[in-house]
Formats: sequence, structure tokens, C-alpha cells
Amino acid sequence: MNYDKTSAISIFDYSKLLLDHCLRDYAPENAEEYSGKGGLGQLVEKVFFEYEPNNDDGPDFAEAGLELKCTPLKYSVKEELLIKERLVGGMINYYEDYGKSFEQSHFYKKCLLMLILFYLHQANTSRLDLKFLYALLWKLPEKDLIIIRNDYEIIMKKINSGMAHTLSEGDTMYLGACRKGQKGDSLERQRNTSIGAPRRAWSLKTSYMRTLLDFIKSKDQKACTNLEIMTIPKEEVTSLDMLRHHTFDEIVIGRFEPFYNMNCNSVFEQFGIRMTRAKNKYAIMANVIASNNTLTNVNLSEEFLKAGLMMKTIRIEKNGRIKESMSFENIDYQEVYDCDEWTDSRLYEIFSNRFLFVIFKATDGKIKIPSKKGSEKEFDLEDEYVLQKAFFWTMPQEDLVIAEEYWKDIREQVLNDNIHDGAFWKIENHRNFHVRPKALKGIDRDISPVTGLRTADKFCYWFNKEYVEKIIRENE
DNA sequence: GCATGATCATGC
DNA sequence: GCATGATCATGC
Repeated sequence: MNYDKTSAISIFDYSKLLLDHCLRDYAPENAEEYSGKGGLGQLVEKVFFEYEPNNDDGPDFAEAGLELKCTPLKYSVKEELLIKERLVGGMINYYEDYGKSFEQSHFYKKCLLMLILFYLHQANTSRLDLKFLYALLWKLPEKDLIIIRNDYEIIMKKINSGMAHTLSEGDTMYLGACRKGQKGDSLERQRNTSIGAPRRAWSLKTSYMRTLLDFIKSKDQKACTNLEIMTIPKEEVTSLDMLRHHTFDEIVIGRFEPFYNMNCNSVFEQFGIRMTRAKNKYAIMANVIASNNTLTNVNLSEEFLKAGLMMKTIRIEKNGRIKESMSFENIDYQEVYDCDEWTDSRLYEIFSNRFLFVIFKATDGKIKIPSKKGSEKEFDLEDEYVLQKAFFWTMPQEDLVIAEEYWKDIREQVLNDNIHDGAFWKIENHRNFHVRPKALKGIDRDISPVTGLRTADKFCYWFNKEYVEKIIRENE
């Protein structure tokens, strides 16, 4: 062995030899016998580390306290490297894992310190020929661990109370209970109910993995570690201390509460931000409050990024209705074309993420705005909205079933190069979701994955207005 | 009033 | 230059 198996650093250093290489460079000539057995991680252990994989409860390299993980990357249309999927760990056993504390959990025993090897995904390629691109020695930061522990407890609460069939990745922030297994699989038994639940595994969410890849890209090296930056920056000490005593949800909602009934103008003034006429000014305002700083670009605070937390603002009119449906990002047709598994799709990630809805309500005529001196001034305000409340939301399982049909329909149209007006679900179908144009100019076109020609209309994913109204109603 | 098509201000 | 979050504008 060319490394010290009791030292994480030594194992990490040795793993650098695998970068820009594939396992075949280290495998015996007649190595085909390896294919088809075990995961890629096990193969790396055997072939590259010459280490017999253990079946223990603990980390792969037990003496170093180090878990080895391999995870795929893919190229985008713009040839940028992207995370392909969530990092999946062990299966959840609803029956055996019942009542287990975080410290007794598979995840805690294995994953505190991980060596994550990023490789380039290639369809129809022997695992011996996959190219490794980055190595990351990652110790879970204390802040992340607090949030992950909370995630774990949220998941276990459902398992312990016989509600595992209602588990959703949107329930949690970084650690998710992701679907695992084939469609026809039988349901797993759980305690305290006769209802079966689909198989699920522990996983670190795609959004969390994306921040790890960003961390690597911010460095100049293909191999890096966060070990040397484990000391917590001064400005983060407060938030770490807060996290020790409050859940993330409590902290975020607590940030919104002082601004209830205030309008955009006064909030911007309080934060010393220039007022804007941007259509998304309420989203900007919500982000300023949620992140408690003057960042005006939305959804960029650390926890929001890592959790893929999707903050959405909604305006309620004076008549109690809302005007608009809710739009999401543009449909990436190449992504839809390439991805044949619903739970690996970008749309699934968007819809199964946690949401933070921020509700604004139209004011009726006059509104009192506190001035700097402490007195209150009255203004006449037409078309002015005030912050009403903020709440977290996760899409229920039954709606995710409809979302899957929605995605399948979109995929069918994309595969048939049928990307134009009238091809997709409409509002009038009343099925929660629809597809509608979204572009800078109506004549803008995207490339069709089928023909490679710039002929595809630009569309994006939408929640129907009535679906948004239903969500608000159910959270009143 | 609503569905649908079209576009805006911003930040990177 | 374009994605993003979002709202505007039109026609029935």
C-alpha cells in the first residue's frame, strides 16, 4: 500500500493519483470480471486502494474515520460541470431504524468526514473507464451538522409515528430521505401502522452537493479540503450560536415577523437600500429580510443555497384573490431530453425542495408607516402591498404524483421536438401545473435537443394560480 | 375575469 | 447576453 490507512490526509493525498485517470489505469489486464459487482465506490476501494471493503457500521476506512464516496458530474449544454445527482448513502429501514438517535444512525457513524471523488458520468461505459475529476476531503462543518441533525429528527419523527409513507425530500434541508428503487417494488413495512411506505435512502441533497462543487471550483486545485478553514468566521459566530438554540425555520420566520404589515419602501429604507422599480422588488425585499443583510440578489444566503430552499413571493389583492400564476425557471430542454428518471430530473428537484412562501397583501387606502423619529405618518397608497406573513411549505405526495405526469408530458413533447405553443399542459386543464412562455423577447428561441436547431420556443414551469391559492388557504 | 402570450429590471 | 423572479398586456 502506498498510503497510510490510518491517516485521512494520507488517503486523500494518495487519491490525487486517480484524478484525470480511470480505474483501468490501476486495474489488472483482465479486469472485466469486476464489472457488474458492487458500486463504483467498492471498485475504487478494491482496485485503486487495494483495500477489501468492510461491511461494518462505521466508515470505509475505519482506522482513519473516513468514508469514501464517489459521485457523478455531467456537462451542461454550455460545457460547464454540474452535479448530476444527490449523494445517496444507506437505505432507511423503517422497522429496524425505529427510535434510533442521531448518534446511533448510519449517517452519523459514517459521514462526519468524507473523501468525495467526483467522476464524469458517461452512459454505457464500463465503470473501469470513468474519469475522475476532483477529490474533496470534506468534514461536515458544525453549522451543517446542526441542520443535518434537525433534518434527521424530522425524518425520524415520521418514521417513529408510522408516517413514513408521507416522507418527502422537501421536509428537510440538507439531509433528505430520497426515493430509492424501482416502480414495481413492494412497499416496506413500518411500525405503528399497517400502511406500507416506498423504499427510501439517506442522502445529501443535490443542492448541498452543488455548494461542495462550487467550493472546489473556487479553488485552483482539483483536490481540496475544508479542513484548514474549520475555524468559524467572526460574522458567523452569531448564526452558529443561534442555530444551537433555535431551528433554522424559527430563525427565518423570526426575521420576518418584525416587518409584518410594512411595505417595501420602509423596509428598503431601514436596510439602507435604494428603492427599485424591478418587477421582482418584493422578492428582493423578502431576501433582504430572510438573509438579514443588504444582499439584493435573491436566494443566495448560505443555508438557502445548501438546502435548495425556494423562496417565493405572492401578492394577494384586495378582493382576496391573487392575480398571477407562479413561474419557475426556464425549461432546459437538453436536461429534459437526457434525464429519463423522474426523481433525478431538475423539475423534481425544484418541486420537491422546501419552499418559503412570503405573502404580501394589498392595502386598502391609507397605511401608517413609522418614520425614523418614531412618530407615524399616514400615506395614501394605491397598489401598495404590505408583508403579511411567511411560512414554509412542502409539496404533498399526491401532488408530486401529478407533477410526475406533468413532467412525463413535457418530456414526451421534447423527445418529439414538439416545443411550441399549445403542446403542453394549460391552465384550463386545472391540473395544478402548466407550461407557458418566458423569454426576453417573444422571438427568442432555444436549441432543440432533437435537431440541434434553434427552433424551440422558450417556456418555463408554472404553478396554476388556483393551486397557489389552495396552498395559501391551507396555511391560514 | 381569466387564460395566454409577452416582457421588464436586475445581476452576474 | 441571458437567466431569474416576476408582472404586464391583450383578447375573448
